[in-house]
Amino acid sequence: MKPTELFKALADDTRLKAVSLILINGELCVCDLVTALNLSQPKISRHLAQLKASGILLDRKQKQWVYYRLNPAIPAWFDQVLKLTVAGNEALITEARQRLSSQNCCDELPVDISNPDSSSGCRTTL
Amino acid sequence: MKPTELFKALADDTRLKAVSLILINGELCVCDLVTALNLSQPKISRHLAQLKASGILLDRKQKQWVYYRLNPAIPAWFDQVLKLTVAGNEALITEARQRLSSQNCCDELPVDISNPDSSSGCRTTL
DNA sequence: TCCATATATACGGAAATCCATATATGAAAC
DNA sequence: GTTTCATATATGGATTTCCGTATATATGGA
Repeated sequence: MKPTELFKALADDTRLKAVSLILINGELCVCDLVTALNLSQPKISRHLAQLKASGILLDRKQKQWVYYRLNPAIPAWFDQVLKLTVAGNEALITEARQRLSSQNCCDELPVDISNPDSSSGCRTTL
Repeated sequence: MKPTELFKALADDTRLKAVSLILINGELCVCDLVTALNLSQPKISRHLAQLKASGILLDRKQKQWVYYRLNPAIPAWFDQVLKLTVAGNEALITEARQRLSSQNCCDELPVDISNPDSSSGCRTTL
């Protein structure tokens, strides 16, 4: 994990916003990010793959969805860099956060068994 | 000063090392960096111009030399990012720091009038 | 004025990046 | 099995980045 590679991963609007949202929300699936950032699914997917390749994110497959989270193995200095960046640039993702909270996609929280409608899924732009 | 632009500026080995050395030494001239990083003068000059264009560095001309320093107007969060990055990646510039200290170029400190040889200047790879 | 030094920039070309579009994969639901 | 949905990847092209080399500019000294 060379520092220049880590910075390169943050040197793009889509990737920086995605990482910021994940840092704040803990874990998000691809369709959450498609909704929040209002971008095409392949574009989001490609950037998430890059963030995973750079070692910043990890993914986890559950049911038909793929959830991305921060890799706990990132160096301590970079973890602080991420936190400072998000705190210092809140405006960057205010719109995205609004879209995130208004549309509930993919049952991010543990599935509520009592609600038979909870598996409605999320329609992306397909 | 968009965050992605700032990260893009750090997403290159030459630029990251140059900024790190300047952060540690306060102010360095181009020929100092040519010596320290052991790279061609045009290459150093181009990267310094980029760092200046991105708002990270300021330059100052004195005699025939140009000195680069950190721009005090950078956002507070980014100033902390720089410090964390340098502290977390000391190994990145150990060689460069050795070369810096072994070769004294351009009278970085206020010119010593008492020494008539102090203006010997520094020969680059030209 | 003429020359050497310090720095910047211009000019190709090679490589990397980014994107839209189309398609592949794989799991769920029917 | 077929369809639908979520996600990933391939393809081709436009743009950007990076570099080596050559040259321009400016300053200082002889």
